[in-house]
Amino acid sequence: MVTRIPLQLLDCLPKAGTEPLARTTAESMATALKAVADPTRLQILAMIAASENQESCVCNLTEPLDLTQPTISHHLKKLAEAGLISGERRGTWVWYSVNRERWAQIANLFNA
Amino acid sequence: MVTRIPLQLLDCLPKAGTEPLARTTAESMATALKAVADPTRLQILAMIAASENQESCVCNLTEPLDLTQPTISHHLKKLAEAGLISGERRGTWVWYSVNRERWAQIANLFNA
DNA sequence: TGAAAGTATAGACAAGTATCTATACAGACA
DNA sequence: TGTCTGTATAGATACTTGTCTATACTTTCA
Repeated sequence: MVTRIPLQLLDCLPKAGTEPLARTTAESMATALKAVADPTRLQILAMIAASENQESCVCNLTEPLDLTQPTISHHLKKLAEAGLISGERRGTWVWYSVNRERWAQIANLFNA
Repeated sequence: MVTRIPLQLLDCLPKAGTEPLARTTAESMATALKAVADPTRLQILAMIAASENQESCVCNLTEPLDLTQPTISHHLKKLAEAGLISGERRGTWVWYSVNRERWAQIANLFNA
């Protein structure tokens, strides 16, 4: 059992009387959070993490999620733009895997 | 320095060959994340947390954020619906404070 | 080279949302 | 009771976004 302070995002913020959280900082944080604030993308992340070697090609995601291939590609692009996953072409397939460093960064928005 | 596994959201998910993350679960998680995935709401949370007694009335938020009072009320409602804050009427003012238990729940989506 | 399979992009459309103005509601006080 | 202040709600609008179909790009292989 580890005692945590799970409110860094709150606690590290400016104290009373100072400037509010800078808009640019807030926007940067929100952009990262928006990427994961979607049920389909959460499912995609889950499926990648649950796959063999923790990677998946697009074609393995479309059927279980009951979405078209372009829609999956769209979400993968969003996740990649947020730095949460990265794709590597091997032959015809593109294999996507979770970028754990970036994921940890977002987690650190919440936890100290 | 604490060794953490900041990927509960990934690691706790179904393993290869099993069902994907249930849609209802994913939607519930996404709803909570959407509430914080907005720069203005992050600023509001920051300002509440940075205020005296870690609470704030609506009127203290409008001017620093340069938004109208109804817009602030809209965001406060969103945050309240997500359980992240709660308001208490004292006289003419309604004082909003952060619900830290709920916040910790969302943080736990990321950290084990 | 041509065909087939996997993936990405373009464009359209419906649904959601962040913001505003206008207005209603709630409490304090003379 | 009436007025003033603080807050919430209603409705409108512009922007974003999740999804689709159609199509282009990329790689493999016969």
